Amino acid sequence: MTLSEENYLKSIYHLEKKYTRGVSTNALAEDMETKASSVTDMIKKLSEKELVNYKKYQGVKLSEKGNSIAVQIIRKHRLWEYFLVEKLDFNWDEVHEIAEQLEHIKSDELIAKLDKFLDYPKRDPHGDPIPDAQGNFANLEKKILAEFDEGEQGICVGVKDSSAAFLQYLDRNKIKLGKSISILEKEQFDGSMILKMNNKELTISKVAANNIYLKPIGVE
Amino acid sequence: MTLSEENYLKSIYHLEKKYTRGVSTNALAEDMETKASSVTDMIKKLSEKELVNYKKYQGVKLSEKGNSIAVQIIRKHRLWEYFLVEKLDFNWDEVHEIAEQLEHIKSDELIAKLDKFLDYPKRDPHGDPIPDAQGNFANLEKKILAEFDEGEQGICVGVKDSSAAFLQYLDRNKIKLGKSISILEKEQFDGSMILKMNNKELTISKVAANNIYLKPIGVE
DNA sequence: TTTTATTTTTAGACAAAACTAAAAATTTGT
DNA sequence: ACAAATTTTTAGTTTTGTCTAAAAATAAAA
Repeated sequence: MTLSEENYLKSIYHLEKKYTRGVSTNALAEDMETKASSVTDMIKKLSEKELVNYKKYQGVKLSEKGNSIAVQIIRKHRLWEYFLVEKLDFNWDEVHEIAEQLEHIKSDELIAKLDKFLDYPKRDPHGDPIPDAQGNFANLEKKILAEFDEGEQGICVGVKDSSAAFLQYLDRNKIKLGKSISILEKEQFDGSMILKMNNKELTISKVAANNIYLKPIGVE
Repeated sequence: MTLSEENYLKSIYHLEKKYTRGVSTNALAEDMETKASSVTDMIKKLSEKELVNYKKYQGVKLSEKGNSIAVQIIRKHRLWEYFLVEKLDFNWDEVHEIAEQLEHIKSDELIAKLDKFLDYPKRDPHGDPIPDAQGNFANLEKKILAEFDEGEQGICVGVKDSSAAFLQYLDRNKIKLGKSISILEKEQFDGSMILKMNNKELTISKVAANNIYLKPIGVE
């Protein structure tokens, strides 16, 4: 597995969620920031290795084998992200680039021990699930804050928008992973919400509420 | 800096300690497990980038710039080794290969935060000094256990031989980094030593004593 | 000091992964 | 259905880091 092959598998994995059918050469080229012709070349290579199923002009799909490799790379990526945020004190939006590098380190033992050290986390800092060593995702319920009703409660498990601007907004309002939040009021007019967190009241806009994930309390 | 360039710089750095003069093409080829002709090619490239000083048939030396890059790679390598042993619970002899990969991760912020997380360690698990962010090595005294005299004391800071066999020997005898050891007796006949560690007595052979580093107590 | 042996460098090729330009297949619009 | 537009593939280069084989320089030996 070269670095480039791994990145293609990962990209195909993510694009498959979006496009249902086979992933098109162009979509892949855009995601990989490369040219369609380069994609065709690589797809042929992956196809020979039986990591993807490919017929000319029909797009690609991951094979069983390709899928499980992709999942393992995602596992590594998300474990490292968790490490960077929880142990090294990075902010949520600073970790992606570094995790893109760390995910390619080759050592099963390393990942097993890292997982243990982190106490087997189930979600990364953005709220996405971390597959286990066998590639199984825990089925983790999570809902956009804006979809909660008055009186409900949840724990902050991630964000949708991970731009620096949004992150800074969260920091200013002391919204962090793991924080327990209850919905006091929902304003019909503009969709803004009054929350209770740390025993204080806090008002947030609908735009913000649409970018925060909570895990409904009592679940998991 | 490509991965390959970084590895060459590191190799040159280490070989310079051994050979005083410029590092020969063949020595480098052997260390890098490649052919002399490949080495010549790479040396030219590094020379154009002014990372090494090179004259045909005269071997190479690191330039100022090349040296400081090499030192930073070594810093990363040793910090990661420390992390693997101290936090992830790897054994001393299992970490080198993984650290060889991790040392190439590119992010100054990452290394700064890792250093802080580890509480600014001064030595890696083999007792080698970890340069600081400016590339300075603390001057750390360390002596081979076999050279200590009766009545002296020290703290275990590393090993010379890091083979699995030796490591297992150390484990069986509960000799670990950071352990305080006093020399009770030195046998003239065969150089074996009777030590006190954890309030227990322990006899070790000269061969073993020649492969353990202690920091004399009261220093640093 | 020549000859021999060793080391180092050049020259020419190759594989991986990318690119450009152009051809082929597919899809869309009328 | 057929021409136009788009997507995908092919063909031919390029770059990086390696290789082999052979030439050139240096070092060692007789």
